Amino acid sequence: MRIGELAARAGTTTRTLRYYESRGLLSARRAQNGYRSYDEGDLRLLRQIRTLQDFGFDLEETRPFVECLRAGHPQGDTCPASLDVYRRKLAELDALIGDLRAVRAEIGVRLASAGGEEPLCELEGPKL
Amino acid sequence: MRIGELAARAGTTTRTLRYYESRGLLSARRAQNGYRSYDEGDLRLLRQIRTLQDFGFDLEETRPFVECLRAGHPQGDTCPASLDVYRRKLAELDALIGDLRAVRAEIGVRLASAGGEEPLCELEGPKL
DNA sequence: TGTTGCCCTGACGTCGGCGTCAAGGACTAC
DNA sequence: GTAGTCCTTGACGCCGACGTCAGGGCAACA
Repeated sequence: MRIGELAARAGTTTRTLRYYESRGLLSARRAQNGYRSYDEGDLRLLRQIRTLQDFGFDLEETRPFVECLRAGHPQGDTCPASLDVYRRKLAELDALIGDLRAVRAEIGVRLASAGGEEPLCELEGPKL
Repeated sequence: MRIGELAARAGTTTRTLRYYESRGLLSARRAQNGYRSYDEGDLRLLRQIRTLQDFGFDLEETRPFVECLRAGHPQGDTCPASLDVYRRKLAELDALIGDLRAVRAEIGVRLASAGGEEPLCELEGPKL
């Protein structure tokens, strides 16, 4: 399949695929006319990348998963390097969520003491 | 006081102060030699901005607080526009935290089913 | 008088993940 | 043959909040 079809099937753009290729994440064979040519395996790689991106992984963090798939594993997350990324991400997320909850609490306090008319559990915005 | 002292007292840089000025958030009188001149009120404005930035507010979101202080209010968050920003931020944070918790849960599941040796409550990284 | 240390403006660089445009080649349908 | 759609590479644009550099002025002290 050509780049346009692959992009469409993965719900992304040709620009994105060329960008991934420039980053060394996705490679392509070439047809005689110079067009990139992909197969179902490439689609699986691409879907792995996109899923992780949707989770908030940056591109570099997806690399171990891609290499794991390229190495022939049926899942990208069965290799040790991928599991390490998962674990680091969990720690990152826990820290981030903790920070955000602290900020949320602080803003709640400030809102209550400054505007003080809405209870803290009122999260749907002002009643207006 | 001059820009270097103000920056030091607020724990930031002169570049940052000039940037805020370019965005219309912080104004400065000028001495005869052209140097920017600030007073304690400017320090309070700047600290208000920095506190909100630390909370994750973007610069535009700090504007109502700054204008509230400029209008003579002792606190930047007592004006209606500031309270609106607080409320929007709470909603944003709740949504974001919810998303992050969902991602965290999903990664936890994937880690458990792929590498399955660490219990879900193990958040301190691999035992090695 | 020279040296240091602050200040000035203007402008380009940074980061990530692409969007968008330009100029052209390839292929299909009619 | 020509219109239309796909593909190619290369390169600049974007966002936010500044960092960093260039080239120069002002002030104080030895």
